[in-house]
Amino acid sequence: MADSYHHGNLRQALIDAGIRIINENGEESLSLRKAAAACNVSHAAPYAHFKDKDELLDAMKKSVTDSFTEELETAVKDAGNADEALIAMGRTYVSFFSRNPDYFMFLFGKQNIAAHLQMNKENKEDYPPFLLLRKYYKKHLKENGIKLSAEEQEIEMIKTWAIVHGMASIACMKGVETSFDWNEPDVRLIT
Amino acid sequence: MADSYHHGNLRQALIDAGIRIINENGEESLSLRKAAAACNVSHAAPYAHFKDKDELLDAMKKSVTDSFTEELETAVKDAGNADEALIAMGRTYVSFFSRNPDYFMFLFGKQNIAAHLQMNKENKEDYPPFLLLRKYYKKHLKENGIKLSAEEQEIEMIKTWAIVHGMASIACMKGVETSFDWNEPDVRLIT
DNA sequence: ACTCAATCTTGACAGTGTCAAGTTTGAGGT
DNA sequence: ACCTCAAACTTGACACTGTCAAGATTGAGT
Repeated sequence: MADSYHHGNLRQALIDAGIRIINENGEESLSLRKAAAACNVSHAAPYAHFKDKDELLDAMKKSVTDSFTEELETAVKDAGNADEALIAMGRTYVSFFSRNPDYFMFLFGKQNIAAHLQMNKENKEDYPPFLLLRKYYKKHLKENGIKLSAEEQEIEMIKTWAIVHGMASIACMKGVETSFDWNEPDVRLIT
Repeated sequence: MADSYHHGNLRQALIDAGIRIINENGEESLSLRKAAAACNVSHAAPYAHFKDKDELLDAMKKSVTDSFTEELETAVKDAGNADEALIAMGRTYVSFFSRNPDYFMFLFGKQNIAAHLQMNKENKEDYPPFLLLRKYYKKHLKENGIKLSAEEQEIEMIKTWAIVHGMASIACMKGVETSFDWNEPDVRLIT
């Protein structure tokens, strides 16, 4: 580095470096100091941008969640109707974490998940993937003329999420060889 | 401790101390040195019984899994038929981790899960909770006169597991207030 | 009583997160 | 052009971590 001091965009660089590190050697191997070194800055430099290691971790999680949400949205775009959209979402959900098992552990494997997901009903900014599910689930109800109470809707949605999330979880468990292929009619069972 | 050296049962004491620590302050706060100190033993003493910190962690996981399996077996004992048994298992599964959210993260939240679950088909000693599921799922098929191929059975079982595991996962996410109460007919949907 | 392997202690090492204090930088006001 | 000053970064320190090597203690078996 010719110019010490400045870097210009250290915050984002640390996030990217952090994600790269957990991608290559797992979450366990990530340290603030390594991330800092990867950006050619001193070991305490991150503290200008993050209060904590946890705060960097949260920013990384947000970044990964954004990628995840993007994939879900792409998958949903080509669907002809809500049912197809839901199926596509489920497939993408499991597929994403089958391809990136480290991300699953990273996103859901530590404490403080509730804060990350921001699932409180008061909180306007909900967990984006769940917002997507909610949107297409409601569409599915309308398209198929199904009437449910608000509570029933919430319960059914959570169940839908549970099976897909559980599938992803199990797919990740089994390691790399996760060609977990549920066929079409089975997926329909989700809704 | 009057007598230095010996302790007699340090291995188990470390496991218990470790579990107690993650129960009180979360997994993050567990260190070999603290566990050793809790047993009134020097910081390197654990290395007489465990090669690694990971090896202690694995022993702890096995211990927690044993408690978990016990609860499942108790729940299943009072069931009149296989269907009831499966429902009871699902309830207990979610309930156990709702009551002990730290255990969920501890058991499933880190890497190396495949090794811990021992889910390889070659491995005779399968993951005990899944063995239970397999047993009662087959009973359920027989009692209800349902015929499925071996593959179909496996897929359906994994799905059953997925929704329950996913429920537990989500219940843990939402924090402590997890009175996640699915009613009877909904649970039936699992099988 | 002697031996020896298992068990435990002591001391050291590199790596970690974090903080306090000092240094450099560039933007904005004069 | 100069000064100011807050933000960004460095340096140095601290307590804590996992791990290892070397030595001390023990009890069971000969």
